[in-house]
Amino acid sequence: MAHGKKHGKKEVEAIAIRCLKKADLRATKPRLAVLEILIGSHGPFTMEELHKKVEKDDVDLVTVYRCIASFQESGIVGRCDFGDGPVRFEYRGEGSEHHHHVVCTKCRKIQSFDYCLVDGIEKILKKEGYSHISHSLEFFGLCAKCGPDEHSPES
Amino acid sequence: MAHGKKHGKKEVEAIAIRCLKKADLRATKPRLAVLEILIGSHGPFTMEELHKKVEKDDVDLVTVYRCIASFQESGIVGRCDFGDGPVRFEYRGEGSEHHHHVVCTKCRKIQSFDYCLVDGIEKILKKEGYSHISHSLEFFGLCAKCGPDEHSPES
DNA sequence: GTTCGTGCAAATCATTTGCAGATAG
DNA sequence: CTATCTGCAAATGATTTGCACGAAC
Repeated sequence: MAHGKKHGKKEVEAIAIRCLKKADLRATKPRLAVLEILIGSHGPFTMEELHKKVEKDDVDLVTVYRCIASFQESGIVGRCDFGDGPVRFEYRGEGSEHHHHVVCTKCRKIQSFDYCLVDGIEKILKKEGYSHISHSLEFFGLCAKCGPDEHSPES
Repeated sequence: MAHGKKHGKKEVEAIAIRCLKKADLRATKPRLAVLEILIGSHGPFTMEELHKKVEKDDVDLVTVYRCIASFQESGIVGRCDFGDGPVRFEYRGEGSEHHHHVVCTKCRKIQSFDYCLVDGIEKILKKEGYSHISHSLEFFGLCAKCGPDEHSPES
């Protein structure tokens, strides 16, 4: 479920560059390194995990934090908190598919899920053998008072 | 939307004691203090906020952390991460109503929401004047491999 | 009386900030 | 060339742990 289509190395790079350009962010080596991992691999990843994957390119952990912060502001990545350890991030830019996750409360396995209808999903999860199911759903948006302006890039 | 019914002080205390008994937790003064706030007031609250409200009763911040941890294990409280600052917790025991939240991405106002159907909600939010809406939905449960056992107390 | 919970101090882990030098456009 | 990034060091903030004392059942 929710397989990101496999992209070639060149293609991933091209997508990454387009994403950065679209977001008005300079295409630096660290940003490309981090973003290409997010686009090319299954996530979501913690800051540490991302850092592990890019430190061979001499990218500092702090830089990973800053890259992710700028990606978040542009909506290129989304944040996932599974209630254990550190927060995770996953690619949500061009070509990504809207999905959610199921986290096993014991082994912490993370599975992706295409469907997006709460009750329906829980029924499906039960059929798949999940038990003790709960979910968390939060909405974010600009309230009427704060008005529609240059903030978060979704609609 | 999603008003918790107002409870009297005595009633809150009784509910709190029942919750603790049901969860096999000793009814200590700090636990009652924290739990009564969660039951009686609108949340969700951060650890600091809860501590502020109970430090007059000489409850230590560390104890608040430990209370919440035990409440979480018993499903008495649920965890909410709104992506800004620290995580928040809200009462989900006896008498509480299933709901979700809308967080303004600018002023950070938190509103509760009774409805629980993703697309429908976003339409309603738009009618209420929200824009740039996004949401996060995660599921938790025991996967088939981990089997149904004495873990998290939901079904 | 045991077992479980608490306070306090201190450790650990996650995240942010300041600043001088490097680099993309 | 100039504004934007980056690395490194150090600060801050959140959460956890160790241990001896105190309280619930």
